[in-house]
Amino acid sequence: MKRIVFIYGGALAGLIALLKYVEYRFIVRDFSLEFYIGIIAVMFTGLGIWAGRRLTRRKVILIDPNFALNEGEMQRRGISKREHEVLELIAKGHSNQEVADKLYVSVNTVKTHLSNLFLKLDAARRTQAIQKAKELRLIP
Amino acid sequence: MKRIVFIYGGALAGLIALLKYVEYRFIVRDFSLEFYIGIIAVMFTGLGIWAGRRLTRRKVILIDPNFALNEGEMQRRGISKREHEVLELIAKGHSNQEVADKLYVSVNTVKTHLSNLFLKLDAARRTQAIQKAKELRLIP
DNA sequence: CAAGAAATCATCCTTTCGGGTGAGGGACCG
DNA sequence: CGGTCCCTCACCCGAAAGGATGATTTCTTG
Repeated sequence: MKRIVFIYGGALAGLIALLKYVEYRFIVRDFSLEFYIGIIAVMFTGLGIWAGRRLTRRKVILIDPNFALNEGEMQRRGISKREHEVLELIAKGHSNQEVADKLYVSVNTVKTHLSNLFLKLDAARRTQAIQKAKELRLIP
Repeated sequence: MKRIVFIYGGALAGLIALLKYVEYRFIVRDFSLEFYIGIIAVMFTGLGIWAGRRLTRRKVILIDPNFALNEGEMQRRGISKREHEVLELIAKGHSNQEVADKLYVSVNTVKTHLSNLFLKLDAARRTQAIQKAKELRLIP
């Protein structure tokens, strides 16, 4: 993190020094200002891409900001909101009891929701349901 | 993708136009060239970060031809080839018995591999192991 | 208001998972 | 050759998950 700041600052300083150096031929050769601006813009866009990747790299990929729920498939299979909530939680690796605690309901309720989900998703196991739900883009 | 090119080009063109416009007071007020360079650098670094994030954003998670196994994490956690195979099959939603059949071993063997995996992945359940393995890029 | 869908909970029962432990055979390495 | 890993398998036991069924309550919708 700090190194990125240093590299960035260094790049900035180096660039300005470089510009100072070429300022003479800048006048003589009559390169347009726009040309220099363009070079700088491209360089720092590249630097930005690099820095951006470095800064946002280590994040967990599964939390996809681009995830869009497939509402059509939800309705087609008749999956209710509550069932979807349960689905999301078990996909995160929670047990039935943990899901029950998080949703403030009994384990039996969670099991009922899950049973219904298995039917609606043609799944025999929770892992299969998760896999299918991901394919159908019902969960990220 | 194309829109990004347009936005980038537009930003470049707009900036140059802006510079042209302020060129007069640039001379009058005697702002240093370095100051402008700095502004441009910062702006395009930001643009680069934005563009980089947009360009490298992952699209589909499951059908990912770009999946690259995180070998480092494999070795770090001491996960063997056979354990990894089991992990992959489990993630596809198979039961222990099904995995055993596919790998031509007994259920007990699969269970042993799984137990070891749970330790190595700090997981208590198969669903949790799958979730962690995906985060660590051990499975697609 | 009646019908139906959702959500809730329960009980009984079977299957699957997971933890613990032990153990034998094969491969690799110093 | 002995040590270490990996793969294999087995047995036991308790916990979790899953199937089947029935019931109550709330909420929506015709």
